[in-house]
Amino acid sequence: MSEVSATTEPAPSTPVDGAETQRYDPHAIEPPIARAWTEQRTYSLPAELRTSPPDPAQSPYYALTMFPYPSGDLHMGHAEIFTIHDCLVRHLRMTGHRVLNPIGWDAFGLPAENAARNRGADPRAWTYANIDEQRSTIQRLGYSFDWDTVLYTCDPAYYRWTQWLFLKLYRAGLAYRGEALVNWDPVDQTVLANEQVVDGRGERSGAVVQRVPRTQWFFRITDYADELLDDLDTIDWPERVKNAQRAWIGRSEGAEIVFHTADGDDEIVVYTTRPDTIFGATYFVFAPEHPVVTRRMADDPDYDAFLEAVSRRSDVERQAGKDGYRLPFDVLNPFTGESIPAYAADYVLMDYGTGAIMAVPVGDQRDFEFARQHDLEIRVIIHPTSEDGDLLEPLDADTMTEAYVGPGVMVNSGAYDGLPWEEAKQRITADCASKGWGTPKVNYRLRDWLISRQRSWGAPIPIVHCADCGEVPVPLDQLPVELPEDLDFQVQGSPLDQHPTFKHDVSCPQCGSGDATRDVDTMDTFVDSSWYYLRYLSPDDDTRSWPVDAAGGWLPVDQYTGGVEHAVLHLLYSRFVVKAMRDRGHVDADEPFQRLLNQGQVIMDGASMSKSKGNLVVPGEVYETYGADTLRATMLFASAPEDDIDWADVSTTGINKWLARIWRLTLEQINREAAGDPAIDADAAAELEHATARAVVDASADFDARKYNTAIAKLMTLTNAVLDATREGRGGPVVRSALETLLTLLAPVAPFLTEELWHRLGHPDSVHDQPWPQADTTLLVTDHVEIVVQVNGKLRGKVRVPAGADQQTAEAAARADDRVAGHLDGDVVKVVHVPDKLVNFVVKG
RNA sequence: GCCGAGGUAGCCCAAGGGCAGAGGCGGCUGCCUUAAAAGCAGCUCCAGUGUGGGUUCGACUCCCACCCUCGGCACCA
Repeated sequence: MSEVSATTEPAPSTPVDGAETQRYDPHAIEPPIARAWTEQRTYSLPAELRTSPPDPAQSPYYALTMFPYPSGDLHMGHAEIFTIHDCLVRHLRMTGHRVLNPIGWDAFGLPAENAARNRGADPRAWTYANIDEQRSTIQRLGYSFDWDTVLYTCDPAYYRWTQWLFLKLYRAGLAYRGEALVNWDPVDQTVLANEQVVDGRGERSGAVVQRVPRTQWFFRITDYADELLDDLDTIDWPERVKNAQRAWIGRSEGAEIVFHTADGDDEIVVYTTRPDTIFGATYFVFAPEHPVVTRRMADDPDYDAFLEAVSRRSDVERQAGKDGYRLPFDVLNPFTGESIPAYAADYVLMDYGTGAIMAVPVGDQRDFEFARQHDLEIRVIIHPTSEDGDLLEPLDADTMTEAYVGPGVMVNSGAYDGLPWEEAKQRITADCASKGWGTPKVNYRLRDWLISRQRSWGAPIPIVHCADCGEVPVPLDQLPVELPEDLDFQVQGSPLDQHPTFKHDVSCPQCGSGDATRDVDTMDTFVDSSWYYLRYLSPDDDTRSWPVDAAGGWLPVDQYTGGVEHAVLHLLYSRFVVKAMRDRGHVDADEPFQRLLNQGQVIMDGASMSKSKGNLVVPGEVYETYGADTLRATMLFASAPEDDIDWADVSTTGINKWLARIWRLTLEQINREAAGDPAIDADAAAELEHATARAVVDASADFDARKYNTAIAKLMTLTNAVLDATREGRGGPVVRSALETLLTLLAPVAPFLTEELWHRLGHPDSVHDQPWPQADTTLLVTDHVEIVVQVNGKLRGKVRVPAGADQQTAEAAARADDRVAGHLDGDVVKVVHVPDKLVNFVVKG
């Protein structure tokens, strides 16, 4: 303590000793606390709570954040996700929940393989080195994960069960090998799922994707199309994500209608959503690869050339034009009996519908463009109407410039003339059915999930190809099919394929024949991540994939936090896996994630951050300068969780000053208490109590609504109130109480600072174990309120009235105000009174 | 083209029928200091809420149309 001479008046507001004025130094206080949390497993749940069904009495809560891919140290996006997530988790714990908060690594993937090829790195060593770096950053930043749950998808102990999942799906007929036109990425040298192709380019490599026929493994996700669509209504996700999934599934209702070739040799089914327009079908189009066409044209070198040219085109090129090939036969329109020309054109896709269409140029823009280009008949079969059914100008085939897709009544359509198009659609569909010409049909845009990858840093597909038995699943007790340690990444093509023993050193599990090879493809890494939230329940269990009872109790995940870039891919695949596993009795849940929060992006000057743009900020730098609490609070204060953060607009220094102010105010209070300084007076105390109660109510509402930016604003307001109250250098119990409340409310945001100050205030326990503060709402009740007085809706004055005053009282008080009276010259025709809020006089004249 | 989200002060952003301003940044002035930084105190006069209509006693807020910005989807018959 300082040596204050007895003759000197105490100077309460100014600490005189260096020890008491010590500055806020996050680098001194944070690391020891972070170390203790890690070493003592402070935030781990007892394992038995994870492996058995949770007890509802403990308010169990499964909080999940998307596990990181270890391509280097954490970036700002990770820091934002984890900060939001951790704030949520810490707040939940303080409000009485038993929170399961696991972490792991999505550790298979191409970057490791590329590092191996380009730099000779060992993919495993490279991956685990990155994981170590990320883990250390996560711990320094105070994210309160359960370190007992850690899993790595590249660990045989994990991918053994990824292979188990594959085999379960295989046994159920949900995994199959089939030939299809697939997306080939020439840069990454692998096929891609449709979901991984954006604008015709590989999502990862950016290379223009080619469509090539290949035999590959698929998961039959289309079996669940309807349920995946319908159950979107049962989950609490952002509307834009649900819409993205709805669009991706692409359900449409129409009919399949049977056409015949004019020679009567072939029957061809088409799918259409507009059976009502069939009288306008003036030509017919096949996908170039359609089997009827390839069979009939088998000996035609000219067609071969066309097919060859088409197959070389990327999707981007395909969309550019309306090329077609006139086939040497016609097709009969079942309704008109007419013979219409048949074409092959690549605007018709083999893998949607039936791969053939009836073309109605008047009502379909693509058909219209094709008809114009190839000089085909455009037949008007609909007369446009307004939405209300009023007749509009008729269409003119010669002058129209685009297809008509609006409402109308049928014309030139035989018995259906005069019917509104929707009614015609129903009648024609029904008539098709009764005549045996077709059936109603629901179609989806969703395709099966292609999971084969010609890559080697992934989970091997557990299948053996036997010369006699065909494809044979590896028995469950022989899992995992392990990746060899000594893959050579310098070879051309797939290292796994060319490994000296992996492929051939195997016998058929069924017949024992040595004439067998292993499947050399690995699974899409999205398979790894489609079930990891189940594995978190028992990551070390080598007897089962997950505890079934516990999974049914913990799922669905209560809150999932992560980037919106997974709107379709990962989130759709995970939903499929849960539904498929549910139907096999492995988990009692319909959905994996009940509630989803998509955090915004961290950008810089309106653009995404990247090394090449030179605008990259990494969490490590911010940490080095200001510490973890400032980084966290800055992230949370910068914007609402869903909104983007433009790092150019944020002020780490402002937040840092605020935290330093809380530090100083608390140490000053501690000094005053030690010195026995006087307390603030009663009025100031009452005011501060009121401000504290106000902050508890307001901040709690914001925390509940996950609006951490405004919650922090409320905490700043309380900080300012403490500052005001202690200006005279006095403190006392009300100030202490206000500070303790502030620290408790701030704990989820700035876990280190609050913990340190909590201890310094004399509490041996952790601030993070405190119950969430409850406000004394009686402090918020006031006997008088200020109400607004308007005349014709314009503000004319303010008056004080007793709380809860009736209209008569309020009106009288308002009329007594000089400023108001001056505006009440005309007739008052109406008075609007909103209790405790306002009085509005409506004046005429 | 279709579907979302959003346009509020010099800047980032609050307010979701009832006083346009919670919070921050930046700026200015003063105190403290040999000085600077930090800290503290005070000030920030200028927006009427993208544009045009409508509903209402009253609209940033609800409705309609349009403009701009940012995302997502897009030859799916």
